[in-house]
Amino acid sequence: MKDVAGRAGVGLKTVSRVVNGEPGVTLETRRRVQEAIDALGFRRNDSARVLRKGRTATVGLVLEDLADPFYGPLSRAVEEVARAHDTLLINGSSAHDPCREQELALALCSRRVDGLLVVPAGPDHRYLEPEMNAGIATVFVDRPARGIAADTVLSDNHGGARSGVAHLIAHGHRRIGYIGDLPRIHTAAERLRGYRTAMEEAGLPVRPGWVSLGSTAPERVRRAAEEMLGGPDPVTALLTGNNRVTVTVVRVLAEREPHRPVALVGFDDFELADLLRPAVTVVAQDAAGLGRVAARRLFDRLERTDLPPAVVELPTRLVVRGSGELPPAG
Amino acid sequence: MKDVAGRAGVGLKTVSRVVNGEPGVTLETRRRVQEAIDALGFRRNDSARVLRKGRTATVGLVLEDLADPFYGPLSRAVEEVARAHDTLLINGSSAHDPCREQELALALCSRRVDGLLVVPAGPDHRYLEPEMNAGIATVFVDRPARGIAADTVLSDNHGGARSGVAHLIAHGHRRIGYIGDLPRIHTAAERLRGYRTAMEEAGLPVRPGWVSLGSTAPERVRRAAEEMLGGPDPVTALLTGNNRVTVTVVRVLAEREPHRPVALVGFDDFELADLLRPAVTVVAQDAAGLGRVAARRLFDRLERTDLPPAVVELPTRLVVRGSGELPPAG
DNA sequence: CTGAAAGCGCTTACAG
DNA sequence: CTGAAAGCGCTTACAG
Repeated sequence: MKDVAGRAGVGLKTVSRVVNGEPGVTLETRRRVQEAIDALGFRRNDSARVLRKGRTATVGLVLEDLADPFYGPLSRAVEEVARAHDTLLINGSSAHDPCREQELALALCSRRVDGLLVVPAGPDHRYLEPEMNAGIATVFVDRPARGIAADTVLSDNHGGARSGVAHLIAHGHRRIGYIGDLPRIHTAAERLRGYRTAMEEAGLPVRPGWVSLGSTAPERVRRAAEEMLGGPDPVTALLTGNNRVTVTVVRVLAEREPHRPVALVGFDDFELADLLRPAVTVVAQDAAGLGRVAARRLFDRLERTDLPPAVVELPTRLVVRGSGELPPAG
Repeated sequence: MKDVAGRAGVGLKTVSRVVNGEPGVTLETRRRVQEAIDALGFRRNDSARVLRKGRTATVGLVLEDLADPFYGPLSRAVEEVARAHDTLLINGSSAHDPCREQELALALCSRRVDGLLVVPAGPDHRYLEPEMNAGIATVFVDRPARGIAADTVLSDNHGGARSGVAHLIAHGHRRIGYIGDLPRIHTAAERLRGYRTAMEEAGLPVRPGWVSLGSTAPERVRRAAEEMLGGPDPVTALLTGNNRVTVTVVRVLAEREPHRPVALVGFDDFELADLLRPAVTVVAQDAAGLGRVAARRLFDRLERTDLPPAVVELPTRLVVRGSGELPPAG
């Protein structure tokens, strides 16, 4: 910038004015400065700008896995909102690891992102309290923060799971299993609660072998499904706790082809669910909505720091396609 | 930092040493500084650090659409490599728009990312030349840059498409169609070339109605598929140009159920391809490999700026599942 | 082992 | 309309 000023024979501030399109520069001066900029190939260094202005025009998004299709629409929605605010998005995965979540979130805070969108992997978020007090707007998405009060945008996990199981019950099932994510994950626990609510409301017992929580690694899910279907107390229908689980269970069911069909309702919609045979009935979340609402809240908070923390819950939608309407076998 | 120094009764440089874990501080001093840091809730401001050091420890990744499943594994692979280099990832989508690509890439350069990974959407990348000369390492992924010499990591699009079509020919097809992305997109053009090569090698003609290039919007693809299958000169097999096209074509074929089956080979693998009926034979790209190799090259270049630009081509793999082995109808 | 001074490249708050 | 000075919060290059 100094070089540009020198070459154009003007002061630093005038260059700054031209670069930022501020008024108060004669056309002639502006032209001379622009010429120097082009000749020198000058580009403003935003790092310096940021240091002075305070705002980085950057927000961070911490999620579990960039490659999980659930986060695709969510990320895209966040990006669209950020873009409307001329803000860039730093994207990172915790890989389901609480330590990595914290490491990433704090690294983003050190970069002085204006705001932080976090899909929590960890059990405790007090580590973010000083950062939030220091002015980094923070919104939790898909799962609530633990140990601190903060803006949160969730799906109606309890209601969704409950309606999915009620749907199976309405189609005659009484022996229904639930395979979900790790119990420490809020969504998994809430969906389990929804499952239990629906069973209870129908006066149905839940046998111990009918609930299996754990990692969504295919081997673990496969084993859980096979035990539930092949054990002494087999279920006739399943609720799967998220799209990773559903995909594996669909595989297991396809391999059992010659056996009696098992009804299935999956939590989370997924591409091609409608083309499988049977097509998969799901409790669909509004993944893009989660991202959009959370990002909007983040930018609202950036403008009004005194907003009290709020929790928003987005509805889910039962999408009937076939697998959830299979009658109980036997 | 000044406050910390004041409270601990030491100089700025000593605080800096403690914060960065540099040697040359007595245990006692270190303890006093650490205490002040904790009491004041101090966190180093990386913007200032960056301004001084030159490197931002950030790389940018410009792709087409965060929600396209093809980019999931690619992004994740880039992130893993970046993480190994203690580097953060700024992720953005061009939404297939050349202007947005340029806008995004230049914004990232203004932020002084250390490096840039670009999946080009635009027809001309000379706009990046000054940035690259100014020291921003740049690697193009999935498609080559236009108008400049730069590191590039590609799939073997020509060879992959050729092998896919040869596979269909080997199964008796002579009337084969190709539905692909916009012709200005390098991968689409290369895959078309592979299709033509295979047809020519088998001595088969390519009728005008058998090739359809254009947007991957479902309506466009649907129309193209219906015309090719229902016209006066119908094909018995199809090569689809990427996963977006394949998914729509699978839908069209499923709706035609009662008709004679049409053979299909899709470019790009996709989740659940094995569970469709028929399961979908694909030419699989190594999406994670593209990201990994490109990111590694980027960090190599960060260390040795004098590397000559190189083009790497990753092999594809034909995954035989059923849809590509259907015999020609009629 | 420790610290004072200069500077990274901008913007802010003024003054002319 | 234009510009000189100070400062954002660090690190670098020295000196003690």
